[in-house]
Amino acid sequence: MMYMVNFMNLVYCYIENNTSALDQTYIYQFKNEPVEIGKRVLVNFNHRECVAFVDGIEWNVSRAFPYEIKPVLNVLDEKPILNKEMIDLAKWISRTSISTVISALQAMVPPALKPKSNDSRIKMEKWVRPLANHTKTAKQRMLYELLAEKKEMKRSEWLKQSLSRKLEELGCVEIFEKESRTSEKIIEKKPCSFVLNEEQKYAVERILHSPKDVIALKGVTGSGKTEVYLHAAEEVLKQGREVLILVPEISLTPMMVKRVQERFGNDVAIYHSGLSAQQKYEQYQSVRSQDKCIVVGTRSAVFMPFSNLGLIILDEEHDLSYKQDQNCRYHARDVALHRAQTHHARVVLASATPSLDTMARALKGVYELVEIKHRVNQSLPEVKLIDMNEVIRQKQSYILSDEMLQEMRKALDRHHQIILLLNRRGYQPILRCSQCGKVLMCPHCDKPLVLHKEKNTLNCHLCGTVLKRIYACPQCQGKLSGSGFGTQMLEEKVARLFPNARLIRMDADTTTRKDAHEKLLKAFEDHEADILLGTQMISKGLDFENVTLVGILQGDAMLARSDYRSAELTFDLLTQAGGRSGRGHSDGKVLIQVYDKKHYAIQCALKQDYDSFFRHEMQYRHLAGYPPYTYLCALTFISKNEEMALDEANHVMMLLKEKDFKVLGVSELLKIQDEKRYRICVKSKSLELLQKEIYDVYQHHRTSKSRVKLHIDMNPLTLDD
DNA sequence: AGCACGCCGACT
DNA sequence: GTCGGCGTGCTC
Repeated sequence: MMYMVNFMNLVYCYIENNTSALDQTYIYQFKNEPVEIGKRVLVNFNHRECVAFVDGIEWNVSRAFPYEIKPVLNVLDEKPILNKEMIDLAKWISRTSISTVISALQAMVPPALKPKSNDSRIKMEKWVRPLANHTKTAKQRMLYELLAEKKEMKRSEWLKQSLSRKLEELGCVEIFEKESRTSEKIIEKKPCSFVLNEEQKYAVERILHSPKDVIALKGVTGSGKTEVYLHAAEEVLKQGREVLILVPEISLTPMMVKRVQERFGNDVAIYHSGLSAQQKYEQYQSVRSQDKCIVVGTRSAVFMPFSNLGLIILDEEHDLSYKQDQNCRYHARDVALHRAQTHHARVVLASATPSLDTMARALKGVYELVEIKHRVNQSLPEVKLIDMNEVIRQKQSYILSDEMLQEMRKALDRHHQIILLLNRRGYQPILRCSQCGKVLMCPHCDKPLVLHKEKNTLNCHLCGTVLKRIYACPQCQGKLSGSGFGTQMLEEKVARLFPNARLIRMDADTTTRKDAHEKLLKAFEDHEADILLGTQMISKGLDFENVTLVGILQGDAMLARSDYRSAELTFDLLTQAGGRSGRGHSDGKVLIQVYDKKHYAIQCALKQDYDSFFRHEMQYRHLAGYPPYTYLCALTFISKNEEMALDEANHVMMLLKEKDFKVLGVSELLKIQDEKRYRICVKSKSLELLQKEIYDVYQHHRTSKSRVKLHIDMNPLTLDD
């Protein structure tokens, strides 16, 4: 059966349904509707109404199709919401990170414009403007002229004038709707009073004038990198170009926001996950309308609608949160580099502990390497290891060693503050039956249940299952005994040992509410607590004047993971945390409790010696054939049917081996939510080749009828999940 | 992903 | 006889 189209316009669009099977354009027809590329349209798709994104238009077509061409029902946007640069960027992301085009588009658009969130529609407010002068009295005319002079007024303001209602009745004014904008307070710009030292001056000069477009800025914590950013930004803004500053997690760096706002006042837009949909939308529009020319934001801010971007700065460039780990797995660093190319903008990749990829490229000469070696005001804190094997031999506590306790007591006596870092939440991570020796597991996953004492529950940290606490082994009724400890037990222990110290615990369980993050940090900053204890989330970007002791418990726990990056992650964590101590006046101290004190990641962190760690780690990566010497791609096959998942993994592995790729696997992963998972990992020297071939695998899989789910992670940051 | 269509069991 | 279970297939 053929279907004829006569003298109609065709639109090619992506359906807003993030499924790989639907990752293609679908054709609809329209006549006079104002359809444009970059707008969204409403269409009938498979018996229901769907929002679709317009990617292409063909005018005045007469042709036969093997299927019916349905009409466009409605055009949803007055103006295109994405321009050509952004649409091309979405396709580039889809190709290079192997995700659906629609998921890339969704990642770029502020949430208020996404179809699912119809609850968070854009707020409108009423305005008035002059229409015709039908005034009858002098007082009425005066009011009309006032409005004519202002051109338009918010209706709420207008109605405060006497006679305004009368003028509306007389048909003198027109009431219309406008997108509402929260009025912001005026922030005074402070002229720069900060004098840069020689190292900082050199860094600014290279950022602005290096023949290379990308600068790897390696500066120890506390070396005044922010001041370098601000100076470089100022120059770029003077040229009439825009600046983007990306930070790992804004709620953890209020300092950065504060300093940029102090310098650039109301030219600054802020964009992070803590904003409401409406706030995000307003910030987005203010950049599009070129009201704001400098943006400070987290990962998704890399998609702000700039028109003439001159400089992108990635602060803490090595941070894992720059890579999205769901849906569309893009890396903000890659997107930043790509956008910089289209805008002919410069990029600064800044960190105290650059990622091996960035450092390797800098040393190869692809990027220019600029180093800041000196802390501005203070010296580095004293870092000391505590050997827990020795501690246990001496029958001290396996949670907090005597030396740690002593230092804590000293700091508290001097009214200084303490940060304790333990990267494990809950009370006890493992419960074992004292009779049969079995570990209590999640019923849906291959993962031990974690005891949470606060609500007396057993939680699975993989799938989120929460069960009521039990005390006896479900198989043999033997008594359950716990081992190990998490933040909850640490909190209990510290509270018992230091009954007068005020405590704040920060982990995923105490920060579920919105703004809980900021509130807890603010409280600690205001010295409402003496000790801050928590997981990873307290290790980054914190800047507390009064903290003189940082204690890291189980500092080498990460090394036990079977991941090729575990040494790098351990080194980063310990080095970054070390930089948190002694930022103010007093000398800082960092104590790290470890079992494996000889490991190079720990030894190098102890000496704050990045270069030596880099050489060591690069050697290992070279021998094992891991990044940055190769590119990786992880393919995970997921199904409740074990056999089907394994078969498919084996099949794809054979295909890729025939194409001369090195393929690791098939490795069996933990079960999550009753679904079995198998993984293969592909290595290649050429990123382009890898992307192309994996994209083919993806295209083949998505058009096949396979029931097995396939997750593809290009350049995975970790292989152990 | 959803939604329709289709082919089987256990109900008024 | 029909209501509804979820396996399979398709979506311009």
